[in-house]
Amino acid sequence: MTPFNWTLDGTDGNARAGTFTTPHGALSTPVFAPVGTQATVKSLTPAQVEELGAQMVLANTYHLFLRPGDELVAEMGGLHRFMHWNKPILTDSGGFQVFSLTQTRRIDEDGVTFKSHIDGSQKRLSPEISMRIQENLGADIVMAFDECAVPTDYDYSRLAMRRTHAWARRCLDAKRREDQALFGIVQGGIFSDLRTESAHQISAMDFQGHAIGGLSVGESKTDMYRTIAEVNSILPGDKPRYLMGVGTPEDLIESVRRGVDIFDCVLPTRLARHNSAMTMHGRLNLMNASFSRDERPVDPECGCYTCQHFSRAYLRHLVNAKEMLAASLLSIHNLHTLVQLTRDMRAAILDGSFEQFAQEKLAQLRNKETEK
RNA sequence: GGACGGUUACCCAAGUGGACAACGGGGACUGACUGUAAAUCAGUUGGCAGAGGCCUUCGGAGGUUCGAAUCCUUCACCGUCCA
Repeated sequence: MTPFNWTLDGTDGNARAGTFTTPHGALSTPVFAPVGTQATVKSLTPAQVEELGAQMVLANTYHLFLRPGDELVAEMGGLHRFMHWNKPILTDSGGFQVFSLTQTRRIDEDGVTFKSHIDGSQKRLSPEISMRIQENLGADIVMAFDECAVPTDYDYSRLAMRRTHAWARRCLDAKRREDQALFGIVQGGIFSDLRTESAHQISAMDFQGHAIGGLSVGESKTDMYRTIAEVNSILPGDKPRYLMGVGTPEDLIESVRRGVDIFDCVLPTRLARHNSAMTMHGRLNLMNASFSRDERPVDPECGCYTCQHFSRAYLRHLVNAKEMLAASLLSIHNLHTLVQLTRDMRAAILDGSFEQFAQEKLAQLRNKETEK
């Protein structure tokens, strides 16, 4: 019997609240998953990640394949044990690296050859290899190996999309472990006909969840939101929908509103390391001199550990002094902000007030200048 | 009292007649970041002027020169050495 089960707990418009069970526990959606590319959410201990409310973390096939190696992780008892995270883990397939490492990779119909950014050696990834690596890593949710491309070039988007479909079938064929859910990825850039074709193709295959890839990579918000809506109008409702690589509080709200259930993004942790705090009133750059003597917490309405105990003045000092605690405290805060937002959205969906909630929060985010 | 060496923008420090508002580093300030080659990257840092324009700078004063941070005189201060 499959350990994976998707149930809809409630809907409000297109917004959905659901539960997805995995061998390491259930996900209550909408859910935001922090990214821990190299089997660590940068600057945080798993205990901190858990305390801030994260239900799942992401790790990356490409990075762990290069170092320390998927077989080593398997030897060490798998990713959960290796990184001491006992809740669900999702591994990305390496597809995004096809997009981000343009200078150091070569694509062919069978797969992708990378030049390792660590030692320059040649590495190969294909649907079969990605699946094998992901099986060794042992995440609960594994992703099909796709080609994420620049979303505004029609001809190339079509090419990448068709390749993604072919690779999706091969991932399904190559998959062996029953305790891993495989999600297929819809591509097609910002083009309605391509996204429609892709959503139908991917839906027709036997995946346990569906992802929307190739967004938030440079296209306009209008195109992004429109694309999400188009794809979700085609994807079946009886499986979870994962929007890859998103993002900001606004994007989370706009996407849940259009039927997305799962998110991941490096933004909160990266911004934290780059001295920015995400709040429901906009971003704060803690490096700014204006916070030198600001006794308020980053966000007075936030319940995170950081906001409960530290002033903007202290964070500004840590940031200014380049102390690594700054990255940790801001990561806790930023992640908490998104996690809390997804919880609030879930509650709003369940009691039928989602649209009102969304309007209110979006207005608040737009008025960020008034309330910093 | 004498002999050398030094004095450059917030700090350190290059520059020794025109291409210098003055290299570089630090610091400070500002911005960017969306399935992490990102504890990264970019810009600003004499004043004014929202477009390449003007004004005031290189310890002080005076001088040489078409032209000086750069040469000369002198004063001040700092350092080392000799009395």
